[in-house]
Amino acid sequence: MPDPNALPCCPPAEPTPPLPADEHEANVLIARLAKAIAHPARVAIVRLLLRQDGCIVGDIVDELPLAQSTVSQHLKQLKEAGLIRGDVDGPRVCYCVEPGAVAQLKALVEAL
Amino acid sequence: MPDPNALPCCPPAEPTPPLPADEHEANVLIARLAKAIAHPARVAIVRLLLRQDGCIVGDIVDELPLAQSTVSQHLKQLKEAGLIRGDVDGPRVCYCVEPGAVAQLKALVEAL
DNA sequence: GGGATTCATCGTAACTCTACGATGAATCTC
DNA sequence: GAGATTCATCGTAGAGTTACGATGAATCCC
Repeated sequence: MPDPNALPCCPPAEPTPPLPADEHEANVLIARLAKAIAHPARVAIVRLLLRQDGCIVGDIVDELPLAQSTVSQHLKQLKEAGLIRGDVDGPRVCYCVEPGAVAQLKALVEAL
Repeated sequence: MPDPNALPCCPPAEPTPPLPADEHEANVLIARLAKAIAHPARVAIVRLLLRQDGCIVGDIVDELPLAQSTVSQHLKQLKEAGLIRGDVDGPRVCYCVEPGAVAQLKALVEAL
């Protein structure tokens, strides 16, 4: 039975996505993922989400020296890159990392 | 005695630089390195340099579907991020990766 | 020296990023 | 329902990115 206290995101853990065989495809993918963490605030967000396994937007805003709208924009970029997901929980949104995407990033950088 | 056929760059291999202890410093550093590879062309350049252990600009230009001036700009960005270095060899410039910076990038991403 | 080669830099155009405040949609609480 | 809370989106300003051709500096070859 599922934990009723769990945050409403960060689901079961999906299968790790495969790395592209084609080198150019790999270059495009690694560039996209690297771009997602090419700003200190977004790195901080990813770390925060990894630490607490999911997080409400308000808490993220409190941790960063940025306006709420700016944080929301960074979250959007991370989401569009596939690094995080956001699940709506009533008036709140719970963000969490996509473990597969992080694993992909690590594997691609390691394979450089 | 040094190999007389060696390209005039990619020197002895420097000591691996330490990772920042402060988390914010680490975030800034990883963001800077990630930004350097946040474009497919720059990823391709880094791969090329890693493969052949140093490379003349002309050869890089030949490998990429970009104008010479554009490639030069990408090289500049990589150099400013500390990921590569360029040694002048007469009218040519020999670029090669900074192994320490690549190691730093891998370690920082792995430690996410 | 004269001409060719090699690469960086300049100038420019279109686009993207980063930041903010203001507004708006959705939901909760009373 | 009324008001408060939470977050995304819009509008905007300034800075940065990406691309190109043109120009320029340094070097090599004859």
